[in-house]
Amino acid sequence: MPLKIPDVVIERLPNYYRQLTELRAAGVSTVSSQEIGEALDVTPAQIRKDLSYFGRFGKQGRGYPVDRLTEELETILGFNRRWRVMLVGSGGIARTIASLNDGSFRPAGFDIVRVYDSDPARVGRTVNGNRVRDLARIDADMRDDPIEIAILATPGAVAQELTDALVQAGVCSILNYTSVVVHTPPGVEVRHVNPVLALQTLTYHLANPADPMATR
Amino acid sequence: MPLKIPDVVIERLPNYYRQLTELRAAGVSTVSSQEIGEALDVTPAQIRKDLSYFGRFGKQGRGYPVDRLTEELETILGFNRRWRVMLVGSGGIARTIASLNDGSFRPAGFDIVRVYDSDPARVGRTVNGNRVRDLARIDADMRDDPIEIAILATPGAVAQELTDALVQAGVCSILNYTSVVVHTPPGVEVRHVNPVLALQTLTYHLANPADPMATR
DNA sequence: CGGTGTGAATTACTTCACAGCG
DNA sequence: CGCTGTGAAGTAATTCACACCG
Repeated sequence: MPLKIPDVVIERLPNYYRQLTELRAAGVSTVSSQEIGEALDVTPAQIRKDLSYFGRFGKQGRGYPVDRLTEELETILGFNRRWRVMLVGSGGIARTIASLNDGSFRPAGFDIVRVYDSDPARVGRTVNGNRVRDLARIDADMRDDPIEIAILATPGAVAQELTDALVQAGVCSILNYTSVVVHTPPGVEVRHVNPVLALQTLTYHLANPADPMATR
Repeated sequence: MPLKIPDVVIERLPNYYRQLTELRAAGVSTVSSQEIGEALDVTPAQIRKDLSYFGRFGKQGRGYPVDRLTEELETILGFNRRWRVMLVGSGGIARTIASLNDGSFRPAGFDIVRVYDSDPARVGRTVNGNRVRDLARIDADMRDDPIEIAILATPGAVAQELTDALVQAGVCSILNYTSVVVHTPPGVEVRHVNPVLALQTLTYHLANPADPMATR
């Protein structure tokens, strides 16, 4: 199990998890890779192989016990606890993200508990109930009360320097909402989220219509 | 050139494009794959191979002309025109997305020009300046004035049925903000955007600390 | 039987390495 | 020379196919 697990596998697990919670809510007690696959548009073999990285949770001839597998995934993914998150930035995008705190983040186990900005003019304002703190104070704050996860939602121009400050202060996971690629030392995980990028890959297909009979 | 181009390639192009616009703004006239690669954390060979799917834009010994390449990518990705988008849903997530219209979507070439909801109680309200229309009327609206792209931002429970209605009405690209996987016939492109998913892959690494000396 | 778990085969993607050109 | 464009080599991810077990 301390085998290196491909990132693509990790990215699929939350989907499996969500499907399982739905099945559990519906009172289903056992499910086959076939059935999960149909719901999520993934091949059964892929699901079995993905899960096999973590253990042998299925029963031959029956399938996977929904309860057990749900709990295993909770442990694997860290959903069995809550995660505190800091938001870096207090402008438009940041406020938009902060508004997810009630609707999407909190129910999923994430709590935005601090908001920072590097612009003194913004420090002291309020974003979704959080007083905006001065980013210059992050080192001290992290010593008092560390937070592992930061959401970076600033103008792209300052993204790299703020990332450096975050890493310096000990943040090890960054969700990057800016459109620039930030560089971090090994061990610091960064994920890019950019709704515009997703739209942009759609327009490619619209602008370059139908490679003949797109099979899939 | 009508060769099948891998999706991963398409997903990287918008990044190249953004980097190029920055270089152009900075007055740089020529750039090597090496330099782009350093900025974006991508190997030079990858950039050259990606671009070679679309043509031969570089000059040996010099690199790529920034202006020319920027324009080529604009054409390839469809950034040389504006795209009208409909928003399906008028609840919390939808309002959050609508608020991106001014800050992120519009400057990137996307305009949210219609908002739909299937709940009659919500029809007639206003979301970011758009009157909410009845989704039942979408077929007629599409005949009058077609829109290719829909952003789906509803509760997961109704995502599939609304997708069916969108496809039926002729929408061929869907940006899916719900957490459920929707099924569409071939030829209809769907992209998933889910900020919670991205956070969830981060917690995996936090919950399963450091596979020994993560090299990369 | 029916469905998992998994090596082996296949396919997809990335990187190498070098010929060729400005 | 320096850097692109690209077949060839190498890696990574997916799918196959079947032994095995409840």
